[in-house]
Amino acid sequence: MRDVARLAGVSHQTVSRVLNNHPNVRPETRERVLAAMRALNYRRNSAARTLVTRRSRTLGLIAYETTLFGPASTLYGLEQAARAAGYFVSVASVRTLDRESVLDAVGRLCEQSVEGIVAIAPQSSVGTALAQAPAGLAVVGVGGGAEHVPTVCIDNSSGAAMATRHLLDLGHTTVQHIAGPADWPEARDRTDGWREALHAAGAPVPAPRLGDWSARAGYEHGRLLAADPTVTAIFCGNDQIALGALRALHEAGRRVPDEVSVVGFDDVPESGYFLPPLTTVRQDFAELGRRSLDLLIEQLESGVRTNRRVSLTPRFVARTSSGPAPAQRPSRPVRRDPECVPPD
Amino acid sequence: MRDVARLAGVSHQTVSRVLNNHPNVRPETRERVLAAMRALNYRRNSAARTLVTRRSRTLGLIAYETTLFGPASTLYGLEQAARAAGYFVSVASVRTLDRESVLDAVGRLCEQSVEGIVAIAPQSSVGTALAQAPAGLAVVGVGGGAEHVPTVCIDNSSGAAMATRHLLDLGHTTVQHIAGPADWPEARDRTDGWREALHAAGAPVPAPRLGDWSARAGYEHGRLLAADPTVTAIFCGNDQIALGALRALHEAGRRVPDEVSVVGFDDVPESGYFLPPLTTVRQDFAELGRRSLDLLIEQLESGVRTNRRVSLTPRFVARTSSGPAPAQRPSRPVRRDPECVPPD
DNA sequence: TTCGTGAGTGTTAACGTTCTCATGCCGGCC
DNA sequence: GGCCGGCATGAGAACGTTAACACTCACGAA
Repeated sequence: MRDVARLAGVSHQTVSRVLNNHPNVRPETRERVLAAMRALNYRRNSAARTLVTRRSRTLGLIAYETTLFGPASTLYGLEQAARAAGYFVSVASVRTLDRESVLDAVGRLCEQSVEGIVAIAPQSSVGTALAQAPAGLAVVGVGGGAEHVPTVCIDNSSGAAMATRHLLDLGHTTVQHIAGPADWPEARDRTDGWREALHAAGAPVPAPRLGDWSARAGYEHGRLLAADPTVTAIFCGNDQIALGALRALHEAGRRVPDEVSVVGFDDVPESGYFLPPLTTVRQDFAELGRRSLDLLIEQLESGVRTNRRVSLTPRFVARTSSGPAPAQRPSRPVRRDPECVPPD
Repeated sequence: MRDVARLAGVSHQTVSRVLNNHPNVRPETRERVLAAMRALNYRRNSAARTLVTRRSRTLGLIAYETTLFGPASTLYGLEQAARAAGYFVSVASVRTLDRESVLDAVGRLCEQSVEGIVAIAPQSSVGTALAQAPAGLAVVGVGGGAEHVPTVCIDNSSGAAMATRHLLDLGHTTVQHIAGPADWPEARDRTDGWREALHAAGAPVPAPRLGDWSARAGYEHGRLLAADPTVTAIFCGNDQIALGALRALHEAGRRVPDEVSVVGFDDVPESGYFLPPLTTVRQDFAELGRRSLDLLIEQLESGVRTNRRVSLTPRFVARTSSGPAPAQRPSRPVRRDPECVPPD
């Protein structure tokens, strides 16, 4: 910067003013400074800037399971939004969500003097850990597990209810449920939504089947369900589970959707090409990332830690893995997603 | 830091020594300083540190398509490795890989004074853009597109050859190929491997079919291939394409693997649960991330820009979507992946 | 004229570290 | 007894930026 100032024949302060777009610089001077910067290939030193302004313009992301489509999309949405708002994003992955590793990640991010932290927080342990973050730090949780901090999440319960009602409307007397792991609030909320929809319709409520989020779990439970001839409809905690269930039903010789209907959750990009194309519930993960940034910036600018909870409504996507209950007419016609139905 | 020094009754310099584990501090003094740091909940200011040491301990990642399983896993592997080596990772996503947006991302990362950059670089434009990065900056590309910079990549060609040979060994007279987009070196390399394997076996080489990486592309091409009764084996550029192809074959009533064999590439976590479970080629994406860090650190420590090219050999995974050519015995028995074959 | 105002610029002092050099002390050696 | 060397510590100067304030004009109003 000193060199730039010298070359442009001004003081370093004027260079700084040009750098920060201060109005009180003569256009002619500004141009001279800019030329000098170009000539010297000058880049401002953000460390010095951070030191004196006490603003790093960096946000931290505590990332969990980012190899999955959902968290990966959230990360992407967050980064794009952060960039647009002039922030950088630094990532701290955690292998598990226990208090210790979350606090460790918070510590690492603090050491980088991030101004705020977004945590992908699908387990309740995260909320309590995050609540212990240093006082001055803005924090936002994404997902159901951030109980003591501002949060952005999908309304899992209503999404699950949509899926369940869809199946009931098709004439199924009840709906089985292969759920995600019990320590994930998202899984619990989906199970709740499913249960309430059954209740509301006066349908019997079978015991939900617990697993992890994997296709393997869907396959294992699917084999058991396939063996039960009374089962005609299955709501799966996510699309991977649904994929496993589809395979199990196929191997058991039970046709989907003629004999059994299957509905997933998430709408991963491939689900329109499952066999058959999967009826599911779409989450807008990227929007989740964008909204979490909004919430963070809101806190950053106001300086107070809000306790807002933003909830996004998912969208039901009907494809061909769900159909009328065997030997029964559907009570309502269903509009299918045109994109994944085979042409003509 | 001044407060810590005062509380411990030492100079700021001694605090700094404790912080950096200098040997020449009396254990008793060190303990007193540590106690003071705990009492004041002191965290060192990394901006000041960066300013004076000229080392940010931060690495930049230029991320492309990180919602896909591969890049997302690479990001994860890189972050874990970086943390272990004491580096932070800052992410700059790009929407497209043209020169301009890559250089923009490089600029953003430089502004943060990263010490090195890893770029997920599956298009050749990245290599040329990266070569223009400021001279002092260490750079590593991941994937086939980083031609003028040190690179870590999968040996796509040999992976494709494995898949093709597997099908030829099963007695298929030739193998069709649904390729990824032509401007991706990974797609080109896989096509090359496939072509060479056919050549080597003296098999006819059909025209490869170009698409993007999506299940939709696999479905569209799959419909055409399914209509051709002479087609008995298809090698797909990735697992999503294979998924689409499987659906098309199923809808056309062509049984897999009895009538047509299908092989994918990548081994995404779900591919073992496709219908039928997909024979594919596994890439170790996380290892890709780890290796790229190694290469970066190697440059950082030596101070010279190497031009090494690390190539990782993928692993062939046989499942049930591939089988002997119709009305023919396989020339070699195939060991299946036990995990995804139905028990008993 | 005289004063105030505001635009354009420069001067100086932070910010919180680490680095370099200086100091004092202790033990061992000639 | 004096000198040397190493250990433990401290003082002060960087690092590159921005904030606060001061200064000099030019201009218009009192």
